Amino acid sequence: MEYNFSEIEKKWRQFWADHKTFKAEDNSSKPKYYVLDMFPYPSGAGLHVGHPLGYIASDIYARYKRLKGYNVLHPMGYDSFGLPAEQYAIQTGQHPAITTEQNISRYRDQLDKIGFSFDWDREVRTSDPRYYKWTQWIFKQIFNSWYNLKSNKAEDISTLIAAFESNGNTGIEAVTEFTETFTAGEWKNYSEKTQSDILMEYRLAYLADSWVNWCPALGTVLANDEVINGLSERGGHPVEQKLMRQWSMRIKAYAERLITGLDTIDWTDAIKDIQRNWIGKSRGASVFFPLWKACPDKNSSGGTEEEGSLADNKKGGQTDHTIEVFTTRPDTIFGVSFMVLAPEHPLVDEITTTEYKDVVDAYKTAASLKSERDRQADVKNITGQFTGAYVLHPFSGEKIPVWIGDYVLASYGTGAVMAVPCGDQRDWDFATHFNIPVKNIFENTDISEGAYTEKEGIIADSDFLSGLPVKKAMVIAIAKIEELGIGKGKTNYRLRDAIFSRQRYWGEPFPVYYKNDIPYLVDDAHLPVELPEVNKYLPTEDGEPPLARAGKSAWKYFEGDRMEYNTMPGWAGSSFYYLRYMDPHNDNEFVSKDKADYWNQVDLYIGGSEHATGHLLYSRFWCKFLYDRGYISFDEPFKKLINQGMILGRSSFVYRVDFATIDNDTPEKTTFNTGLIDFTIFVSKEKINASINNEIFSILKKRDFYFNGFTIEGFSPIHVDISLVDNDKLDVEAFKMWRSEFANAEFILEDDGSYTCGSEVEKMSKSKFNVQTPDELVEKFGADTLRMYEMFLGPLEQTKPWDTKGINGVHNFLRKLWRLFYENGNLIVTDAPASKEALKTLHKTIKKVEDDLERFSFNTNVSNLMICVNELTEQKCHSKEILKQVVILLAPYAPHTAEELWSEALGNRAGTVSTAQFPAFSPEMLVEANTVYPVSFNGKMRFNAELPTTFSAKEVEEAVLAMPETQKWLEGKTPKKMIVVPGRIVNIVV
RNA sequence: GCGGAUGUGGUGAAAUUGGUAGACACGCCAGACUUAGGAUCUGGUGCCGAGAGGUGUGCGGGUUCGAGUCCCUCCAUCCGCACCA
Repeated sequence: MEYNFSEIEKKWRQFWADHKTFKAEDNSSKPKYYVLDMFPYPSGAGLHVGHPLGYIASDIYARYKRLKGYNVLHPMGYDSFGLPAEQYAIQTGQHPAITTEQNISRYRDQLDKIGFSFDWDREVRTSDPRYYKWTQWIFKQIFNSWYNLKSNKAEDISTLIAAFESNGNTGIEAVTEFTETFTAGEWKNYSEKTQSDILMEYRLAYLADSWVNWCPALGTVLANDEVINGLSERGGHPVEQKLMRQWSMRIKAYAERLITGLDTIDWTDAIKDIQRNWIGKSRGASVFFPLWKACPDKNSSGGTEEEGSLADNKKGGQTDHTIEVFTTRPDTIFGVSFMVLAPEHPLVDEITTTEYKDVVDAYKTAASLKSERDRQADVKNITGQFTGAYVLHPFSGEKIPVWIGDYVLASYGTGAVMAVPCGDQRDWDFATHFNIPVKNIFENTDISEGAYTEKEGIIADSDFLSGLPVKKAMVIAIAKIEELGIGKGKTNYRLRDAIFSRQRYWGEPFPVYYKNDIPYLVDDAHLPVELPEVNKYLPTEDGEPPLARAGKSAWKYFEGDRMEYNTMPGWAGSSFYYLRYMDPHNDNEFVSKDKADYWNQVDLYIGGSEHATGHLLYSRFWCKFLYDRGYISFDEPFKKLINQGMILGRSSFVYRVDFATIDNDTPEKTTFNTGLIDFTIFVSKEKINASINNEIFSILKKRDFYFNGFTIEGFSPIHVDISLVDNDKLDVEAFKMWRSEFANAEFILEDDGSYTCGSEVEKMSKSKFNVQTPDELVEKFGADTLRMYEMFLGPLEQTKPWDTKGINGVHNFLRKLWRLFYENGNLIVTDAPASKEALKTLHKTIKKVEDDLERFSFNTNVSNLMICVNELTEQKCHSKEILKQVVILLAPYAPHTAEELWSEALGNRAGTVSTAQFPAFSPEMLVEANTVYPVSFNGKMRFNAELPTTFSAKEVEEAVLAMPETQKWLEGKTPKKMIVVPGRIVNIVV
């Protein structure tokens, strides 16, 4: 029998499907193991070779665990709500559900061809109403919860309402921005609307006016993790800040637990650090600075009034007439020489004096017109404006000028900073730029060229802090601040609440309706609230989201004055899918408690690191919430996480000749390509630096184009589809046909008549025409070769460029393996007992394969199998006893080939190798009579000495010293010292 | 600026606790075989050197009998965050 991989693979895929070989049992006496991949968004481009990398690794591990006797849950599904299907719908009118369905079936075809051992009976799709019913249901639970700081967990909102009814909100410690107090009596007398508004301040899913990242091009808000350098992650459109009424998730309530939880899970430090950084915990103090003037508006006499003393000002009231700042350096409080507020700070208008009103307004307007990107790009430009107002230093009583400046962010801390130019570079720059006097409070430091930003040294000139080291001064400053009641120690987080609404069509509708402007939840009995049909997928003319186009009758369920028009963000459905896989067909619960307890945490999760601050953080948040509310019994979803590296593509370029007109009046050049010359000229890469002007001129002449008033401007690289390029040589005719505008292009070729393309390693993308799909490789070499090759490429976590150069090596390995079983099509497996050598090879391999799998070293395992087959080939081993075990070792990597050999060559007709038992390693098989010792002199290895394994260190020493080679290397000298590590090495110091 | 990762032949890479650097593969060179196949087999292949030998894991230093591995300084590349007070 020949190694006919395409028939073998087809046959076994069918077998697995027919026999449901990989079905996971919810009840089993076996230990459980849950291996999960990040489910894909089914894009129109299909899978490229980068997608399966992680899937292959997890599949190998899942198959290995089955062989090791585990009950393995290894599911797959689709994150099928998302922007591209909606954009396509806007352009073509085709319903996103149809596009999505088509893309999913393409993905499924591609996935199937690679031979994954998924339990497809558990497939989920986030856009399926039977799935998003539970997304909506979880939203309801979050809406109906508040965060109790006393129990440090989320609790049902009814416990809060009960407390309000008996005691008002005094004594409540909750995560909220709400600062007013009310009594039980007041609560009961509030209108339903007021009660609803107050509860909204406590709910973990809430509606609020918040500054959001608004992307006009996409017509929707974006979460912080969807904005990169001020541009949208998808499409790269500009993003601006806008105040909008939006649904948010109070993820800040979990900030601390999201940090501490990281210590309980096995993720790389890189990802943990990204999350810690994103949450951005900083310790410090909030301090209240009293305003110098009570209220300038009420006192038009401006600066003529007497300066109040600190004590007098304090009497004026801490709430109305103070500005709160957050600082991580309370030890530097005596170095404060001015204060800066964010331009959007709510007190700015109130404190600005009449004299400065116009300039402050002008500054505010200028700041508000800047996009997020401009503001970030403008970092080096120092801008700011004095407001005319002063605060008083809470300790010294000194007058401190109040400025506004856009280096202070409204959304971080209190939106106000106490500026300490001697200890903070930004404050120093600001002070220097505006000539504000700088006070130095650090002993023996020079701040003439910049701030002293080290968190060490001795504080000077600072009243009760003078002479103290920085770290001690921090503690004492906070204590004193708290003692005087002018502030308190505080922990601040950079993490912001997550905006949860999107102005899109293709997402989960909210289970929410409005009546008299009060939001109400749709009853569980009416879930899911299904997406209504709309005539267009665009926002309405007055800027409402697309769902506002749906009339009352378009909704299968409608209540109140209107339904919620927003839909949920992409991360909603992906935040609990790992739980749904445990119980995917349950109509009564999102997952039954029994099944959630049984399958428990995901033991191994594999996916890209690009989800570090999005999906992985949100999933942890929801998991902790569901844990708090008692639906599951673990509060971290993913026990071990591996981030597979990205596979980059190799793009190819052709080089277009660009021309320019020369305008005699102005020296500027204008590039044109097709305007005056209706054909394009491409230059082969190797010719770019040669003198080719004559060649170009003769082409122009040939085409009857007379060249005057133009010059050759340069050469632009243009991406060309990699399927038209072989080994950097362009198929010129295919290229002309590829894009019609190049049909009559001209080419300047190499001397040998070929066209050489340039190349670059970049991310794979449709627009770069460098996408390598797995399909053609499966076709050419088979899925087993592809699987092994992707693993052989290098460590899983590493980013690596795709290159098919080595794929033959892996393919040849499988053929070589085949030849251990068949010679010229005849079965040559024997029942003869295995040789000692063969047993040694086998057991060496068992140990290595197992060890390497346990540490997820998939690449080295391919070599282990290669070495095994090389050795067995050399030994001419065709023993069934050995080969049977080898096939099991191979099965996770090359499952189709393994199945075929198992059933046909080894005669296990009825069974499948997928449920075989992983071979046991016997150390005694590796015991040798002799050990080879490398002998080194001064650490340099000189020769090998074969000595009996049973020799003690002393015996080894004596035997080595007696060897002629030793005498040669000693050159007559006496060894100073001899190190013998039994079984390993001998080193002689001369 | 802060945080993280990486740096080894012509190429992808290996070396798990400090113990023969370059396993395994690609490529290349030489040869064999042949019903010319992306076949198979044999030998070689870090660099310098005819050889003995020397030298070699980004640079420089240190610890050690012994360092790719541990420590210090620096350099380069990639990733994440960034007027975060």
